[in-house]
Parts: sequence; C-alpha cells; structure tokens
Amino acid sequence: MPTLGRPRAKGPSTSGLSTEQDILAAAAHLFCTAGYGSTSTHKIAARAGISQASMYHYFPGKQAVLLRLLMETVRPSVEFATSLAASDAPADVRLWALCSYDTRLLLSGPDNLGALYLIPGVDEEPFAEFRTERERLYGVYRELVAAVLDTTPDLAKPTAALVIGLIESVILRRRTEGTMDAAEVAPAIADAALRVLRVPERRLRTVARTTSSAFTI
Amino acid sequence: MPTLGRPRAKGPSTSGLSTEQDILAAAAHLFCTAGYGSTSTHKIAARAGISQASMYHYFPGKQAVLLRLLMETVRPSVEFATSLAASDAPADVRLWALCSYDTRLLLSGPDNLGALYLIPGVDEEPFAEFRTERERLYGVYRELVAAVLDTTPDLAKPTAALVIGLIESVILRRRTEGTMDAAEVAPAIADAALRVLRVPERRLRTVARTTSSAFTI
DNA sequence: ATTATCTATAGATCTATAGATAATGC
DNA sequence: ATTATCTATAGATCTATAGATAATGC
Repeated sequence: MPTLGRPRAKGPSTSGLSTEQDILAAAAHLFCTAGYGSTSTHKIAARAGISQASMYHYFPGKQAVLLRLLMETVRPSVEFATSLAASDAPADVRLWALCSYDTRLLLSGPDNLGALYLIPGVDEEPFAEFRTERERLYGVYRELVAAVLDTTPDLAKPTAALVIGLIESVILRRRTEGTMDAAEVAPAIADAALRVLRVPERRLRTVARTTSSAFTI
Repeated sequence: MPTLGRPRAKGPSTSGLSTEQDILAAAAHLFCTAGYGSTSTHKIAARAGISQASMYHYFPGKQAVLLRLLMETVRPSVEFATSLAASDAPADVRLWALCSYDTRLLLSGPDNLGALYLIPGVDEEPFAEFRTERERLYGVYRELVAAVLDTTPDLAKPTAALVIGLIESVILRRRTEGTMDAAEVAPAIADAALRVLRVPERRLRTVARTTSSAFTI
C-alpha cells in the first residue's frame, strides 16, 4: 500500500498487507513453529520480505513484536467476555458461549497463536500489560463459574482453573494433532466444561441449543 | 563421584551428582524457565559447573540433552500406565488412578518438566522416540476411557483427548500460577476427568475412596 | 595409559546502529 | 523534505572441534 520510501530490494509485498502486518505475520508463524528463542530478527525480516535492519523501523526488537502479538491475540477474548456482562442469559448459557467462542478462536487462523502464551518469559515485566488483560478474561471465567455453582468468584477459583485448563488444552492438542474441526471440538469443550461443573445432562442439552440462538459465535 | 580425569576449574560438583546428571539438571531448569531456543550450550555448562566444551564429552549437542530429558520425563507415566493392565480394578478406578498419578508427576520436582513437551520441534524427526512413548501413554488413556464409556478406543478418541487435555493443562497452570499443592489438585483433576465421562456423582465418591486403597500413588 | 576436564579458537550467527539511497510530496 | 527502505558493520554470542593438561590406574 504505502507508495512512499525506498522500494524493497526483493520486490513489493505480495501479501497486500502493510509492512508492519507482514512483520507481525512472519513473527507469528516463526514463534509458533520454530519457537521464540530460536527465531532471530533476521529470520523474521526475511520471511516478511525486508532486510533485517528494516524491522527496527517498526519495532525496537523481537520482544516488542511478541508483546503486540500477545495483545492482539488476547483482545478478542476479553472483548467477547466483557460483552457477556450485557447479556441477561443464564450463567451456564453464558459460560458455554464463552468456552466455545474461545475454543473457536484458539483453533482459528493459520497459526496456533495460543501457543504464544506458552513462551517462557511471558511472566516477566515487559509483558505485564498482556497478563493484565488475560487476568481480566480469567476474572470473567471465575464470575461465570461462581454464578453456575452459586458461590463466590474466590471460592470458584479452583474449579474455574479446571474450565480454563480445558479451553487452553486445545493449544497443546493443536500442536500435537494438527488442524482440528472447530465446529466439532468447540461444543465438545464447552459441554465438557459444564460437566466439570456438574451441570445435569438434561440441562446441558438445553444450554447448547439455547446458546446458538442467543449469541453470535 | 568419579575421581578420574582433570578436576573442574571451578571446583568439584556441589550437588553430589555425576557430571551427566549435573548437565541434565541444568538443562532442565534452563529449558523450562528461559526456553529451549534461548538456552545456549554455554549457559547449560556454566550452570552445571563445567566448561562449554566439556558438555560435548557427554552429549553431541543441545538436542540430545533434550531428547534424554523428554524420555526420562515420559517414562514413569508409561510405566505406571502399563502396570495398570495387570490390575483387575474397574476401568473408572484405573483411569482415576492414572489421572491423579500423572497430575502428581507433572506437579512434582523443582522444574515444570512437563513444559518440555511444549517445546517447538518436538514434533520433528529427532524426537520420534519420545513421541512413540507418549503415544503409548495416550493409547492407555484411550483404552481406559473406552472401557468406562463401554465403546471402542477409536470411538473414545475425542473424549480421551478431553481427559488428556485436563491432565496436561496443569503444565500451563503451573507456568502461570507457580507451585501448586498436588495433594489438592491431583484428585480434583481426576474427579473432573470422570465427570467429563459422565460418571455419576455417587459412583465418583466410591471411585476416589477405592483408588487410594487399590494403588500406590 | 586412560580419563575428564580444560583452554583456545575458527566460523557462523545475531543484534543494533550508522549512514546511504530511492522513492514520493511540496 | 520526508519517508521507507537499503547496505555495511562493530561487537556479542554461539557451536563444535582441536589439542593440552591434571588427575588416577596399571
């Protein structure tokens, strides 16, 4: 798009994306397949179709690229979770919707972006902003689980951790099994989450049917 | 221990372990905290208390160290799973035992060794031996889940994936939450696994009690 | 003599910066 | 003039090997 500046040595972007997006896409792919530590700024730039030095025009380093990817990955989940507050649907229906939405998200796109959460170092200071967002998401899970169990978010924490674990396990599964059918897996994960909360089978069948009509997922 | 050869420049091992074990322990720690790609042979050697070059006396490279760690990590699980075949306990009791055993294992030790499974590249040729062992473990999960559901291992595969996902989610949880109480989490995970299989609550309470007397876990 | 270690190092790779250049905009 | 790119490079780090050395074993 931008017709300004010196042209790329290896020809213009074939993706039609901005250079910044080319860098992010290249980094996403390499971080998810080769790993963060094994991915050099040179490899990212090469895949993005620019020189290594040009990457620094957009990002001060590899870490900044990762932070952007993390934020962009967690944001849709947080937005959907927050939007659920506006809904007046029952808690189990909302939880089912959130579980299946997040599972779909983790299974979508060409790269296993959820795997970015697994990168060591994400627990350190430079990524505090990401962890805050993720905690917001976890908070919604705790509130919904608490509502289903008819208890407080604090007491629901261990059970919410099981539910979150089920969702995030699709990251590992996508790693080992490869691409999966989201239309099949997402409802299965959401069902399993409610079963962990001891929601009766009768009620479960209603919830799954209710959800598709109450939300756009 | 080995009193042979030139002494270490930085003094003898304080761990009392063999040099090989020092290397494995150092690598395990660094792989789990800093990540595989960001860990150099120099850093491993430094932490093990030897020179970088000395590492090559024991391992032909970083990759060989990882393979050894992977094999040593998966082996106890496979052994326990295989030993379950000898038991005549009901399938749900055996599955509960396997789930809680594996969870305990993942929560044990100073390092989050399960995180080694998450390293990109483990799906490649040099680690085929590890994946074979892990498939053996997954096979037992599928058989037990099939027996509980009264179906075939092949049809039980998607449900077994949910159970395995629950177990392995403790790897991610240990990453974000830090050390956890295995005595509390392991039974909770095993219970959740059976709930995913729709085992009735009544039966679940019996299973949990039966297991502790039938197995050493 | 054998062994486990060491020091030294060649060659590869990686990061980050300096400074040049090839476009468009004014 | 401004911009996005480039080339070049210094300095750090990393891998893998060659060859020396400081112990014990025979």
